[in-house]
Amino acid sequence: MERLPGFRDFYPEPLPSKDAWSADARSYLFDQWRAVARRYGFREYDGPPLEPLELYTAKSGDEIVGQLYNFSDKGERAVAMRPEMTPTLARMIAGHQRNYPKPIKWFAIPQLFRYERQQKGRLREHFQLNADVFGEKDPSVDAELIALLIDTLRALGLTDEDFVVRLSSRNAWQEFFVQRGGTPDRAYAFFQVIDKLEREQEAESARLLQALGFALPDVQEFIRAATPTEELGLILSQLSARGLSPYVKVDYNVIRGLAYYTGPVFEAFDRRGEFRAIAGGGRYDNLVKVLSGGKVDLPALGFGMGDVVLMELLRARARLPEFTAGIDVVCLIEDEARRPQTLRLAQRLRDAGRAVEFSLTAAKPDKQFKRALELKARCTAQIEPDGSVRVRELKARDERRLSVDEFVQSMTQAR
RNA sequence: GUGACUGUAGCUCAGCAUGGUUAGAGCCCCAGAUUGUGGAUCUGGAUGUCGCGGGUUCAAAUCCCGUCAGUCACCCCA
Repeated sequence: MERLPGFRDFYPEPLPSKDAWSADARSYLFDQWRAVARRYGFREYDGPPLEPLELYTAKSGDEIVGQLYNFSDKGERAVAMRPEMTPTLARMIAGHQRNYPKPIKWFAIPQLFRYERQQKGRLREHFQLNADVFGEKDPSVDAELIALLIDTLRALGLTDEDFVVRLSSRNAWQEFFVQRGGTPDRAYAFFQVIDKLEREQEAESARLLQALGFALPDVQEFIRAATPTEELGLILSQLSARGLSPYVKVDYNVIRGLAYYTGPVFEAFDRRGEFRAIAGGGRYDNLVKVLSGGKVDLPALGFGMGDVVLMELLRARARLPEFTAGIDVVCLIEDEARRPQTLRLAQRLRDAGRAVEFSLTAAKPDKQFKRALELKARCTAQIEPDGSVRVRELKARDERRLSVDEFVQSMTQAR
């Protein structure tokens, strides 16, 4: 039986093949994500992976169904695997925001789905760190959120030589647009052209801009100058005060494809430009109001950081730690007559919180020892004929003899 | 949805152009021996619908068509 296309199996290390996904690395990534989010006072939430199709079609239109992993369930309900967390989150916030003091700072690590042909950095399923803040308009929150994004990547061993956050603002472009006589009906088309500027041929962009009443050199000069708006200036200064300046730069090329962004927007990229965006986000002050049918009006902002691109980057830059089984003690059973005593010892060590392994069947001593080495265990313990324990520290190549009680005691303290 | 390239053992691959005994190697895994203790060495063993289906042929891993899957790019990007 094969996997469904675009889905992944996660194996324990060592990995069976070069392109296999590591369950250990995934746990490591999630642990780091959670740890940093909590340092910033974010609380974890979650929602259903399967939602009514209308949750996504209601505000985005039917055309997105083509990209959704959707189907009819046995109750003939039109359902979709969640492609993003924001609608679910907006529902949760709209329903119960009054129970939480503002600002509400929440994060989640949902598995998200889409129905598309897979390519590099883009599968049919991925995990994403989502961090959002509700109920605060001040740009210092934007700075806080961007700082969280930066620190998350730093916690994974990435430096300012590996990545940069490109900071931009919908407001800056809106101002540019209005100042040059742009009319609201053309705003969307204009943003689309700006969004594609880096990928599209210059001549084509120039043509499209001209049709909208703009000049490409004017747009290029605006991007080149990269003059921060007042709110971007505040965000930059607060990041600077944290010592995070090297990780961020104003870059008006970034505009984000989504229609609902309203203020500062940002994307994190690897410096060498080998990968897709690592993370992206921004302000969406109107979305909660729209999704709640006008009942709740809360300013909001957030970002998403996917595991696929990030893992590719961490692998390419060799920033992932070595993963082992994390075994503390391998009990060696030289003589099967001492297996009961050894089981007793193993049980006591496990009760003390240590990870313990031993051969479940009779095996030659050297084979057991080799297994301990393969497991990269911290030490081996062997019950001797006189009832004492012979302990060998594998790394230090140190050997000592002590009583079972002493050994268990030392392993308890070592925590 | 479109296009290009790829698909042989658990893994990495050879064999395919020019069809021809029983499809190979290394690694991994398992067993035994040896070494008298730091992942060594030796011997043996297991695992293949040659992605799948059809066609051409006396004969297909090899040639042709289709299909599925993978990789990459496009479209799109939450």
